[in-house]
Amino acid sequence: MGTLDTLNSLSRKEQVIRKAAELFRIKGYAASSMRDLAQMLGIEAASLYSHIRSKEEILQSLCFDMATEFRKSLEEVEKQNVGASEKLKNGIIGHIQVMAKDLTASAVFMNEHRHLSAPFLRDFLLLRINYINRFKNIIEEGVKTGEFKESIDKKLAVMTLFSSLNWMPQWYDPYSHIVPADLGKQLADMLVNGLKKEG
Amino acid sequence: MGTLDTLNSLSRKEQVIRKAAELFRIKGYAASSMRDLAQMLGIEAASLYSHIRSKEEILQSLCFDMATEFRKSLEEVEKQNVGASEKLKNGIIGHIQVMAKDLTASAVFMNEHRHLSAPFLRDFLLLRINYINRFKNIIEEGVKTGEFKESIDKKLAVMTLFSSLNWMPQWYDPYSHIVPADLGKQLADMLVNGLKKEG
DNA sequence: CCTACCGATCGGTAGG
DNA sequence: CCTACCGATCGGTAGG
Repeated sequence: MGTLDTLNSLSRKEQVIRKAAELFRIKGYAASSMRDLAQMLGIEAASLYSHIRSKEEILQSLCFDMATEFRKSLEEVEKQNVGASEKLKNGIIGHIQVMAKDLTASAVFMNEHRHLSAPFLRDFLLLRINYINRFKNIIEEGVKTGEFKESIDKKLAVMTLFSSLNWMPQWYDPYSHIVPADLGKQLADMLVNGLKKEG
Repeated sequence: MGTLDTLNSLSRKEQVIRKAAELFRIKGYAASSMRDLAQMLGIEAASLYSHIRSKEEILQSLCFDMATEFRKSLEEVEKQNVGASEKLKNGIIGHIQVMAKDLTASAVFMNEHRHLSAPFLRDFLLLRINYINRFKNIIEEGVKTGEFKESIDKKLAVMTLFSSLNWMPQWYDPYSHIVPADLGKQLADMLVNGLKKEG
């Protein structure tokens, strides 16, 4: 019974967080009220605080859980003993698959993390810069081994990559015929080979 | 005197809007209060309403003024009698130059437009889809003439392009050595030719 | 999970 | 551009 209560309580907390993600995605964190969220769940605003400590705690869960998934995905790719363009491709596919598993949380992760308060915002940004740098390392590796052009601007390349990746939740249609892995492949191909014929 | 009053009044309104853009960029529109804005200008919150009608009117100015600049830039490029990859490159350079002229307003345009109310939000989104479609036409033209691969996903290509373009205000350092036109050239080159050597 | 409620803050107006 | 102020709404707590 104690166990069941705990399980139910956890599960209800998850429900609250998932509904909150939908709300934050549509209206933005700052414009979303706890009364909005309560209404979506069919309860009173005050009742939310049985499950969560504060509005920001929800945002923290969403942002750091996604960050963990991204990190795990990249660590798998880094272990692979393949060339830089293959590694970059797999990193891109992994990132897109993590996003596709929860497009709503991904959009919140991207657009609302700035509303984290200290020290969470700082921690979050450190995780992000670390992640970006690890992709930059893959690109630099590719330049060293001669797979990629020496003339490319590595900062520009990695920023372009992340811009493309991170906006995907805003336009990707989960009901379209294209699966996340294929989307990742195409995106990687476009970035590596370009639009031009005979690339 | 009447003329001078009007000029001063216009200029003060511009100051209010520019300060508001800075505030909205940092805190987001919803989390920015009129009292914050007033403090930045050294006046009382109520005094703002001598210059603007409402908080949202400021957002409308920022979003639609930027949209106009983007449209004008693209219209110039469309007149050019050049190939698709050259036209795409010039469109990218133009877009980046418009953003670079006012990075603050560009960031607000990108991240805060969703807080526009009806019917402004709808009008804004229509302008945006039109702009995107005109870039898509350039890409389709390039596929037809054989400049670009037939295998590319045009929607993905144009979305990747806009993701890259629109995130530029978030990481571009206006005090860096790289000028906007060169940044545009490099971005266009990366997209058209890719990262791979012998592209 | 609810009722009842709190202090703080919001965008905006009246009147000068 | 200011003082004085309004009704609405905010995140959150007490106590059950």
